[in-house]
Amino acid sequence: MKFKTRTHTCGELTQQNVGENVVLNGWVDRRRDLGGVIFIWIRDRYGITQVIFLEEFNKEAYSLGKELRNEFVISIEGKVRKRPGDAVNQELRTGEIDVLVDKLIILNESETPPFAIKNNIEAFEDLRLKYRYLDLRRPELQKNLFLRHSMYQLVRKYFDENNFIEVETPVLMKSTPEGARDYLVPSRIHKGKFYALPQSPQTYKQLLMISGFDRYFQIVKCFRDEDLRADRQPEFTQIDVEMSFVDQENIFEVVEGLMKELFKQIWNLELNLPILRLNYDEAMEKYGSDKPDLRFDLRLITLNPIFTNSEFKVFKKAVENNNIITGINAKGCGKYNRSQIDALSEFAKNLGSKGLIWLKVTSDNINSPVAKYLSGKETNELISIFDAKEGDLILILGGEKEKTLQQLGSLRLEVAKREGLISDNTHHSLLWVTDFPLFEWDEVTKRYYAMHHPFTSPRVDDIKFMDKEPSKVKARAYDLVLNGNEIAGGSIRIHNAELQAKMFKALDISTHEAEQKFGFLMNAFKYGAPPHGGIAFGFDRMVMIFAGEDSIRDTIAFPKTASAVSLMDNSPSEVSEEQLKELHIKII
RNA sequence: GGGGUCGUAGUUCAGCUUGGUUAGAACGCCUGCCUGUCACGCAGGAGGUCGCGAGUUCGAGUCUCGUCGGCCCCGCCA
Repeated sequence: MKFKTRTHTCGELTQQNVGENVVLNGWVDRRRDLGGVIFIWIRDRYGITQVIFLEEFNKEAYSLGKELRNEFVISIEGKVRKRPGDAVNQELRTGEIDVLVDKLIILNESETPPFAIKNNIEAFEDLRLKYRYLDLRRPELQKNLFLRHSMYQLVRKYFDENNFIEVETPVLMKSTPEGARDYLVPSRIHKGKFYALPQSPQTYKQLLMISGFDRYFQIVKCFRDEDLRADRQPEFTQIDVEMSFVDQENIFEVVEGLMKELFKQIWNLELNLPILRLNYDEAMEKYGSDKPDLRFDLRLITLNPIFTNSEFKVFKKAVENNNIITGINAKGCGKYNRSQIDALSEFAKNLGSKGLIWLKVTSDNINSPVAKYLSGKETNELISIFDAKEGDLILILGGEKEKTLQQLGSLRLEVAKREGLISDNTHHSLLWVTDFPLFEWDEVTKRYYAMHHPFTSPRVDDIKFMDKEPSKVKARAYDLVLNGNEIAGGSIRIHNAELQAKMFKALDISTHEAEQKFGFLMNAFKYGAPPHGGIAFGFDRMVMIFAGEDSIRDTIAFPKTASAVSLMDNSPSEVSEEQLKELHIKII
């Protein structure tokens, strides 16, 4: 089909162009047929321009214009005219003008789309995902993908300017099932053997340090076969960074520079450096989370000292069992009625807590189901430690330390949500959480696991605890947290074969097993491995936050559903007998 | 693996508590009229496997059980 190349996009014509003959290409966004005159909005990625078909001006174009429907692809030729004064549309960048059409070519027709191509969409996400190519026509999603693109460019530019080299690492690699489940790829040539898709290029980037590349980064797809969430996809993009001859401070400096640049370029905000730091123990105790959202205060306070000699059985027992009693003061929530408080209790219960204790602070005392069990002294101390005023609501949980802190941490977020404590979206909270535990005890398998990964270096002073008291050992590991989301995590690595062996031993990984799984890395350590460390950013999650979205699916072109399915192309799907046979695979 | 929630017209929903007439609304779609609309307006019209399968019942969109799918959360995510 013959049509002229556009002279302008649909987002650029202004008063300056009045009188010009122009050609526009795009999609029909909306039509308003008044009889005798037809207004069409024509849309492309740059914007929307109103074009007009006038019966008395050009009968042929007008009758063809009658045929137009939403999402038809068209090319028009016509003259730019200034709109009458009262017909200017302030909402459109091109709202001062319209184009009187002299020639229309319908490049392609379209069926009525299953949902309206517009912002503030009403359709459910499953429908949108099935027709993702239509969903992606919506300006909202286009904006997100353009933002994502800008962020790629800023990241690449930043690391390039700071002397980092981008190196691609293999997508088909060895399966090392420490941590997340691997996606496996069967080998045709080697019967019964499998590649794995990388959960992260961790081992490769460490090998690149041993090779002497010194400063590496990569924007890279990673794969984890675990259950999904609003902020978790089975394949996702990571900004992977590794540096040699560094300690934690050097890595922080590089990352803080990047964040400053992103804040400036994306949000036009001046980020004050250095970024606030909290160690893991503090973060847990004060906020009940290893990724606290500090856009609002609402701190947890440990109450054990108040209740050391309590008559109240629940508290007495908690203190005796070495459990924690922790609480928050939900300012002004004393107004909550019974059902609102029940909802909070239910929320805590669903997290696994035994029971939420609440106390409404009244003008002269407290109103609570447990009031009668508390001594006057305890009540007064509570009110004083929380600086509680009339109309406040104190919420308390007791139980096993780590879990209880986490539960109250979730409750803290819930209260913030209900009370609208995060309303100012120009105020962001960025912080480092440092000194994570090196190990994590697993109740089911009764052994320690690496909280981060087995190449994470312990704090030098803590190495002595590795044999006898592993739970005491802190790691040289850190997370970067933005508005309550973990956006990056990293560590200083072990670069010494002896310490690495000690680590494997603590993790109950035998020499043979370590050799089997990580022999290539261990071997490399023998040939002059420099001290090194790094960090990896969850890029999709960062784009999500910078875009102000609640789901990373809105920042990924073709995402999968919560059950890891692509509704558009129906993957995963069955394959033919021949394919399976070639791969030596039998479905059971 | 577990919990919650949703599934009715192309779309978003109401109807379900308390089973009973022809399953409604808005938007969208189709036809006609309309020369300054921009959520165009006006008149008319079409459009339903009430996710699927059993069961209870004289009768099921509505009650029960199962199942499938979406979303959120817990577990999981070195």
